[in-house]
Amino acid sequence: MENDRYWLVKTEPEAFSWQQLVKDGKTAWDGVRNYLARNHLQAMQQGDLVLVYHSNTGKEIVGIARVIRTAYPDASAGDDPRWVCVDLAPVCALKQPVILKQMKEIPALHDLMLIRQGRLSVMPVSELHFHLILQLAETPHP
DNA sequence: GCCAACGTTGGC
DNA sequence: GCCAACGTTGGC
Repeated sequence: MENDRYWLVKTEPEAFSWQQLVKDGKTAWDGVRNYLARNHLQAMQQGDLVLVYHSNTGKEIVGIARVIRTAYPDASAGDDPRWVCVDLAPVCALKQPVILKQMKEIPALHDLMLIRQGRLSVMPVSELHFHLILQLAETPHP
């Protein structure tokens, strides 16, 4: 997985939104309590680009962030050494949010992990998928 | 509010 | 080590 440069993270905007990330300038992406998602956090490298997805409310990818600090112990996990977080900073908002429904309608995105494994909160995104999503973000919704 | 998908837990 | 029960996530 050393060639993964692109990721997607989910957040419930009621808990922590893209707008909050922009306001704060950076954030510790903590609170992940799933081993697979944790492994993905650990694989992130400085400078990797991260799509930010709003679950529940919106169900859309709203912006791009960048990894500014690689995995370190998640303070929100107390003394539990299993969990880590990374620091993310906003890069830019998508011109048009890319909604889940739209992505589901595109066959080339059917093996995107967001579609295939709905509950995973941190996942790799292939370069192809990443660029496809950026293209969709340039295209106004019908 | 419902439920499918998935992860975790605990009894055996 | 298996699997039923339970909890959580997240789309609908």
